[in-house]
Amino acid sequence: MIREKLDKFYSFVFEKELLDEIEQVGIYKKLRDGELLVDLGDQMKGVPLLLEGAIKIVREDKKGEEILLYFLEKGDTCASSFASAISNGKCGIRAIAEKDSEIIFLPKEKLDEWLVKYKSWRNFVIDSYNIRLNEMMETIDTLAFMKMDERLYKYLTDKAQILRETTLNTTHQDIAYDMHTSRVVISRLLKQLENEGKIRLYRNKIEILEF
Amino acid sequence: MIREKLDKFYSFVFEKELLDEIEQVGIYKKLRDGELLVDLGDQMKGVPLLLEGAIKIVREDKKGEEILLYFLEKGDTCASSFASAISNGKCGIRAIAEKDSEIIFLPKEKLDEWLVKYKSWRNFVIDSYNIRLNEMMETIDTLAFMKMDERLYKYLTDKAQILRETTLNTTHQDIAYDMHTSRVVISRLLKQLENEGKIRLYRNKIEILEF
DNA sequence: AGCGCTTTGTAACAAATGTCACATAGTAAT
DNA sequence: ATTACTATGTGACATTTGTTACAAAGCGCT
Repeated sequence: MIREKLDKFYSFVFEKELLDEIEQVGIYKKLRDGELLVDLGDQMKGVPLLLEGAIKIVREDKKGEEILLYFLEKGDTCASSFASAISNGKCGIRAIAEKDSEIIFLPKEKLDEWLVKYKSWRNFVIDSYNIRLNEMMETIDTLAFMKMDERLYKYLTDKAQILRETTLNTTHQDIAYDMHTSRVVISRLLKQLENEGKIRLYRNKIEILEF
Repeated sequence: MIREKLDKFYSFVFEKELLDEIEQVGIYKKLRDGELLVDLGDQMKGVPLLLEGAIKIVREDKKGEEILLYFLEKGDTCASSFASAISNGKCGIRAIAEKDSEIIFLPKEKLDEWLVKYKSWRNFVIDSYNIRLNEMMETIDTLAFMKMDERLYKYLTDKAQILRETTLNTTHQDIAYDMHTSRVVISRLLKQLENEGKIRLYRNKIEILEF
């Protein structure tokens, strides 16, 4: 069962021997929608491989203000926790399940060992870091170059793609938290997007009409 | 001479054997202030280790708009080019010397080989990625949570620290490019900082009075 | 000193975003 | 149906940031 999912997403990524090892030492865990996987300042004892679902990665500053960094999908891992695990440092982010998800938790003792043993693991780790760096750059582009209305539309379509749904169950306030702005601003711009025919608004629900 | 500098910054980081190898295959290069080291879309044939000086890493979008990501100092390497080198992908950033600098260029063929052979190399690579991820998160914090005046002051003090100078030789226009805003805005806020007694303004020069 | 060029200062205005206050609508529970 | 609560809509206004236009200052050159 676990092996099936492991094979499904990782058999083209990892050697058979590595998959065997992962099956042996990995700890399978189910996450429910909204569940907290990693919190700010946590000291990771390993890294999570995402088998199923979606995870939201959020940054928070001292004052408790939040901003969404990016989403993880199946096949992804959290590079930031890799860092934290291997160097015994603290994790600078918060990870929250965006829907019911399944992960395999890999204990940190193996992480370095596998770097030596498996070329596929080396590639995976490097790739993960690269994907994350690029994701961060995209976030920076978004913040630096785009106006709120564009950012909002990108947020909606990105989220819909990650969740594989054209209708998002969310409130204006939640979006405002993710984008680090106020509810009123979001309501205003959503209404604008609705008038442009790109979305349709309901209570607790936003339908995306145009991608 | 090269070996001296290599030893100076890296002898506590790398094993002697690795230092020997780096000395053998590494290509030493001097960069002059303002020289372009990596451009957008470059396909890296290796990674640079910074021996001396400071390098500015900049992001550019399609429209040619720029924003500063962070600075590299001696002892740093460019994680983004590591990515690009090992995966044969393109580099999403631009790297420009902020002052006269010296680097050693490591050919990409060795990068993976060393991951297997040297634990210190593995640590270095992982650390570099982590430092860079954290740097990016700080940039995101800055963009998401800070107002222009705070960002500007942070920019000035950060740059002064990197260059180890309390007086920056720069124009308002250059700052505006780095921060992706207009010259008028920068002039306005600089004047404000001067009135608050934090800096003093001259032509082509800004003295920082308070850190 | 006079000229040409770059840099800086500033006023006036425009646009984007944030804030406050309050009305209205939807939903669940009784 | 009434009540209580949450979510959304919207006007009015404040603040921040961006834009335009132009003046003034600094500096090198002759």
